[in-house]
Amino acid sequence: MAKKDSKENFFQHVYEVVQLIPRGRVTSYGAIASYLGAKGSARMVGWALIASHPMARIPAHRVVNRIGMLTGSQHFDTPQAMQERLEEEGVRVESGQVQDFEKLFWDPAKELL
DNA sequence: GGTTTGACTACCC
DNA sequence: TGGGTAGCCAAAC
Repeated sequence: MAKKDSKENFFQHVYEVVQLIPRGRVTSYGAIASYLGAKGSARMVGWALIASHPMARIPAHRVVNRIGMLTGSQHFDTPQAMQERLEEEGVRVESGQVQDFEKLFWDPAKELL
């Protein structure tokens, strides 16, 4: 037994890390993937977030690509829900892109060290 | 069960 | 400098 926990853990870890993102902060798919040891599998993080959508309330809006662009906004109930939610938390977003992304960037590998 | 796609990233030319 | 391609792994068709 215990032969299928790897994948499940990966998804669960994604949800856990995303929920740990502080309010008003953002991170990238690659950062989460790298933190989980799945470096290079950033797509899996995105896939996990899609699966997480109908699941627990995951602040998926705090996860953007490496340049701070809200590429996943189309997957929300409304394309602008992601941006509004971020702005509501104090994150400046313009044209679907996070402003001061470097400052707001939250790296689990460092913050959760 | 092979092919295509996808909320990405990095490398190559 | 920048566009294109490859690598990643899982789900949908």
